[in-house]
Amino acid sequence: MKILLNDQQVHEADFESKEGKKAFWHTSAHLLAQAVKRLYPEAKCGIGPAIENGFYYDFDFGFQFSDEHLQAIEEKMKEIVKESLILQVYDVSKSEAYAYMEERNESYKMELISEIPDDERISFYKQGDYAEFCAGPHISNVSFIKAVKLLSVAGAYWRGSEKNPMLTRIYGISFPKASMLEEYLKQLEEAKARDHRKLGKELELFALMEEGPGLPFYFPKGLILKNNLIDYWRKIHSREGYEEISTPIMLMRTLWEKSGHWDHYRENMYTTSVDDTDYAIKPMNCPGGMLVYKSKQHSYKEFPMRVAELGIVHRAEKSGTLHGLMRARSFLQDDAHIFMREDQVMSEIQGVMRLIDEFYDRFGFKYEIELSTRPENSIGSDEEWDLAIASLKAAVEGVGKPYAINEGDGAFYGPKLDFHIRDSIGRMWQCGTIQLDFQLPQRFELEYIGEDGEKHRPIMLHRVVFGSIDRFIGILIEHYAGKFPVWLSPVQAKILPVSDKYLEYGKALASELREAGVRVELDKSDEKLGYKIRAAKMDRVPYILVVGEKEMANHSVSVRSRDLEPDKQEIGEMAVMKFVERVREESVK
RNA sequence: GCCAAUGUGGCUCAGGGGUAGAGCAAUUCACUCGUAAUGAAUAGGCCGUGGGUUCGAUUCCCACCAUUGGCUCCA
Repeated sequence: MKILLNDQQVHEADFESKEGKKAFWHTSAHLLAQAVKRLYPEAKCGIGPAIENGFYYDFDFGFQFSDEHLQAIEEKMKEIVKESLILQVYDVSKSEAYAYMEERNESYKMELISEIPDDERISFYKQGDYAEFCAGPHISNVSFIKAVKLLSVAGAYWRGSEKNPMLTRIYGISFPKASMLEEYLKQLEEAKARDHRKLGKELELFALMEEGPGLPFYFPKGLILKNNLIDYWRKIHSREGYEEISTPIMLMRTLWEKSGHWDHYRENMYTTSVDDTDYAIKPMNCPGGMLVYKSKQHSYKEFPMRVAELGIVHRAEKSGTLHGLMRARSFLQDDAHIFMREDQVMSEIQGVMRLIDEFYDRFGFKYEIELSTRPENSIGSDEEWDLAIASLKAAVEGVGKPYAINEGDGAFYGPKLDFHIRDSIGRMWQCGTIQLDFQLPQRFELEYIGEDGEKHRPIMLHRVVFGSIDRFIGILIEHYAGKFPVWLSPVQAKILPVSDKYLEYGKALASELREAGVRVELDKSDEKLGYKIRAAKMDRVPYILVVGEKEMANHSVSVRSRDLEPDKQEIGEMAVMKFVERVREESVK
């Protein structure tokens, strides 16, 4: 042990910077391992990095891990912090590093070290009695970690492979101040309160039942939401020159063999047989779309041909992956296939990108773009893949949007541009995607007659904007915390008669508003006004309409808006027709 | 699929080897009420499913199913 590398220190004051946080959390991860080793010397360490929010560390405990253990480790961490251990960094040869880990029976660390080139020096970070090889950087003293909380325990495969043993991963978060931890935990709780599964139940939007894991049921209010999204989608797509088709939900196995899905995706397809013929429920809409294309002859004059399909697809996702509407086994895809000539590729891709931008912007979503390249198990030639990737790259660079490259994550038939939206607790979900596909047109021998009178093969792209409309609804629920904008709200206004005496007026008003196109509900309960207000608030209804003596006399409503706090209510009497206009205005916004 | 936890009235949860309890919701009655919970009464449960242990299981054990948190996967 030689020197303390001052240039790699990051102090508490740097917690605001990204690197500073990373160093802080990375040291916290080491602290976690240190606590574990003090309590359970037999436990073996895997790896423990800083992540976007906090840190984790993987351990092989060799015994059944419980919440009590987690508590004990957290307490031990707090104890160690008080020791004010200084971080020391030094480097050793590979063999020394290996010997150090071997002595401590750290087999996972030994495996990692053995893969490092022989002549490389390996840096170690040491805090008191604990040292581990690590590239750093770290903070200079563990005492900066004033607040630490271990959040959860989960299984995680060693080195991320299903074939390896499963280690126990402990997730934690830490801060230089206790108040920051409190703030963070509060945020977590708020995010939890927006969970689409919880709100979906409370607001009677949808449900998942034991009888159909991953297969969502929609209640009347949820379907209003869904249908509104679909109406909006149809309006914009029609404007953009898309035509809509519908293809069967189930088709013969031979079709899936032809498309390549049978070879590449069979485990995830639901199958059945009818009259000794095998069928599969569609996991994607494209093969059906191919048959529609082939059902007649096409000319270059029809191009670009934008053919959309709102198709329900089913995918047999592994049980452990299901997550409410975000990851389901059946969902409605807002698919479209665009058939075109090579010289139309760029403008079509950019057209879809603009469309996606318009959609997401309408909901106020920020998104990130990823370009996914050729995966291992793919079909097609290198030239086709190179050309397709180059086209997507040129298109995305042409519109000047930032993007990340996701190597090897493309579809088996082509590369794709993915559009990711963040949910309320920071998880990213893929929604839109644009995929270039040279394979299906070949496999299905798609053709068009060109200017030269000869047959040519069209280029095709797949694209979705919502992706899964169901997933999009899940994200919307969390994004708005159930307070949907007026145009989406299942119930736009709730009428609250001050007492039973005004129930009749309430009924008449409800019909009047309904006829005017307002989605309205009447509270018929025999409760006090305060109670009804509270109930309407909890329903997240945009407008609460109180009606009593005055309103009945004036043919008016007293409007109370959902969004304001109790002390700053926007309450005002308004003529019924004026209120209708207001709702209409907000509905087309 | 893997690791771990959980599963008790419509919802949120307490309980615990002798066949269950609260709050909210529901229903009924009284009150007729002006901007975040009026009061009273009633009804509602095969304690996830199937086995086992036991005189007796909702409680203990095993398996399965579902859910939750992650991991792997997401064409």
